[in-house]
Amino acid sequence: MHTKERDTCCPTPRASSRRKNNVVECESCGLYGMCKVAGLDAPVPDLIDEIVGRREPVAVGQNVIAAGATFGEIYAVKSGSFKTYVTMASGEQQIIDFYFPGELIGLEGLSEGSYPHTVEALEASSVCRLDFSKLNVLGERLGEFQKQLINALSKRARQDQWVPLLMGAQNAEQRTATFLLSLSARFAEHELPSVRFKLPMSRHDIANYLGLAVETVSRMFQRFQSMDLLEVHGRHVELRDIDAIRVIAGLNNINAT
Amino acid sequence: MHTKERDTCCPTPRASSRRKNNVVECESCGLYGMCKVAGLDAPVPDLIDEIVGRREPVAVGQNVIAAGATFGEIYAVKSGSFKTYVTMASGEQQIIDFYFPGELIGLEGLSEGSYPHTVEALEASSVCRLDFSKLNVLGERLGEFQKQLINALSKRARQDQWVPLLMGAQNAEQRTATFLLSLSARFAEHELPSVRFKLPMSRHDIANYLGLAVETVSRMFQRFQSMDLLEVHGRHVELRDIDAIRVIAGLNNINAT
DNA sequence: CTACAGCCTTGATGTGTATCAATTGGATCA
DNA sequence: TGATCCAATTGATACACATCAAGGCTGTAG
Repeated sequence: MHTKERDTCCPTPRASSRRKNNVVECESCGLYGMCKVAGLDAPVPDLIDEIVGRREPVAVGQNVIAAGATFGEIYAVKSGSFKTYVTMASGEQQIIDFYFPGELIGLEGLSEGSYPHTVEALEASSVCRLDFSKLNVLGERLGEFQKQLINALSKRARQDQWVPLLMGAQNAEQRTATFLLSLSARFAEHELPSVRFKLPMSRHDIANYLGLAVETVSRMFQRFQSMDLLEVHGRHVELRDIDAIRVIAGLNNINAT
Repeated sequence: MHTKERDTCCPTPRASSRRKNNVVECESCGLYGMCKVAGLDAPVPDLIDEIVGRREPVAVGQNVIAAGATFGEIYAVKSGSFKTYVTMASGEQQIIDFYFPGELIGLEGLSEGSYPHTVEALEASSVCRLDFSKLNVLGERLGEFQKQLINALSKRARQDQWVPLLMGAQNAEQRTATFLLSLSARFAEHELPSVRFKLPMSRHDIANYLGLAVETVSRMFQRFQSMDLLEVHGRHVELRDIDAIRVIAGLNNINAT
């Protein structure tokens, strides 16, 4: 199964310069196909260097992407690792995901034109950078259909960012609040009623999705109602104080889709 | 903000035939761009009907997609709603996500060639279907670069499916097990050591990501070690019994990425 | 309109995990 | 090599939520 594992573990060899193991070869990199297409397979044509930065080093704690920055590049992790996070209203950071060699960072920024979260190196790492603005991919070089497909995929990737926020919610109250907000936001995105709507799923389904007990979901709804944040009649719901719900969810400042 | 909300709530009008509200117009549909490109904007050319099924009705509880089925189509929710789930080793279903009008279903199947989870209607709904096999999108009509980009995006969408599994995990033990497995799987995907590796992130980061306390993460690692499933020395980890860990995680039969 | 059935709510108790507190261990740097 | 500091472990207590149990409501079908 794991025949030729290079292992950096345990007695670290004391080489003079820090030796980085666990580097993905180009063949195993998420950017490989694109690099190859761009003609970057073998001896490097100079013009390619304008588009793909190769193996740029990143120091521990350094940010490759800052949340909110304008989209322009995607990165492939060559070695090392990264975490991505958003900063909550409380100032705490909520980790969204981790990234490892061969994986791509930054795709979430494609649809909206800005990166939704910050990307920080967990250790001394290196990345390859693919410059979208210079490639002008979404412009002339991409057919309309493909453009739409890519947009749809990118949007989905961003939409999924709600889920880690749900995970990060420590208590049932926060989770339920976040759930309601995510529903509302998704409805609004397609111009459906987003303040007063009918929950299509059962309490059982909600509980399953949120990792809570059915009874707890019910109690949270009741609690919100008693706080005048919400009006619930069975599956009919009206958000009466969205801002307050956002505060409870802890994402007052977060611009999650 | 929400100017022209049509509302289906509360005193439901007793029309003879069930009136379905909350139908997205084509303009607001996730498939819109693609339909438009395909020439489906106005009066429908017959040949288009081969590719796009329009407003096909789906009954409550009916499956639009079965987990594991061969990828061939994507669907846009026209009205109604859906849930997606995987069936766990225990036979219980773990809900991955919900889908609402205007959103696209099935994109996750693009990269691997099969759908990772089952899609079931929560109510009487309707969908538009876009037939990929007939469009042959990934074949001749798509440039190599775009193909790679779409693949990367689709892969990412699928990778995110780990997260709901983490959410669904009721207790800290399951979450930690699932976390370790997801790391291992992601390493393996790029031919990095996946049995014995170094955790690049702190316990603090792991706890934040899993929605647990640092101490709990530590205790879980210790517990696994005492069960001989794991060997931990600080950030160095070796999975000694992956199958057993899968059992604990509850996804013995799941083929998550 | 009435009756049934499943869904949802409400209450009481136990357990898993957060929290608080203190110690140990490991990595970094002089 | 040794000192320092932060990370990780380990233990004790409190609380939030799961679980068990029962009753009320809503929607559906006859």
